Amino acid sequence: MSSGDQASIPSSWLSRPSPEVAPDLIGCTLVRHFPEGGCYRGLIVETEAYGPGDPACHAYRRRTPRNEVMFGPAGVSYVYLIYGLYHCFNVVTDQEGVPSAVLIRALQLSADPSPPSGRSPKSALNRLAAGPGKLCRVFHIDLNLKGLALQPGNALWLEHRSSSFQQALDHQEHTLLQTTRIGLSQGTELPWRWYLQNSPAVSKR
DNA sequence: GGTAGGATTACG
DNA sequence: GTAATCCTACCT
Repeated sequence: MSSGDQASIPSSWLSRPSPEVAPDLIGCTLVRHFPEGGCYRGLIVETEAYGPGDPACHAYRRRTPRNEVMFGPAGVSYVYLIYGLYHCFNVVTDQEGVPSAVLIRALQLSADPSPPSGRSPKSALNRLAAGPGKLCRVFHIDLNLKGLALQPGNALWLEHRSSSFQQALDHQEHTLLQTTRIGLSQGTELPWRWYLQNSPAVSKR
């Protein structure tokens, strides 16, 4: 089965606790659709979960204008600006009223037309979306896309794993690794980061 | 109205 | 190691 014709992920599939959704999103595809008709795709290879009772979660203290969408229904985008320079993209998860999201930390990109043989831009391509700020820069994700429903027809949506990816997982040709999260000052002990072992696009090992 | 700090990145 | 850069939350 070719990739690119997978079913889109419905909000019901995302209405679970973020530590359950985060590993399940590895191997799924993030699709960015532009009004002009262009389309980018990236394989999700690294995620982190944030949720209630989690001191690293933006909604840990109270409900504010910034974290408002985290309290809403699953399947909506939560985008924020970090260090005044970069944006980070999250998928809101769990039931309405439960502040919860999965941070997409890295995408593995594939060249759209086959790259000309004799040259290897492979390495640069693999690092282009290797990090939460970098993938937002490549996919042109900013605060304008905050609060957006992730469904086909909109600027962003998600697609399920291809059957070949799922089989590779089942046959242990792919392995998901679980670690603590990156870049935090609180909640550092929670093992809520997952990534695809051996993916060249993971931000850090 | 003022300000400390951040779920990052690139460069030395 | 550290600068870049600005929104947000929290304080007065």
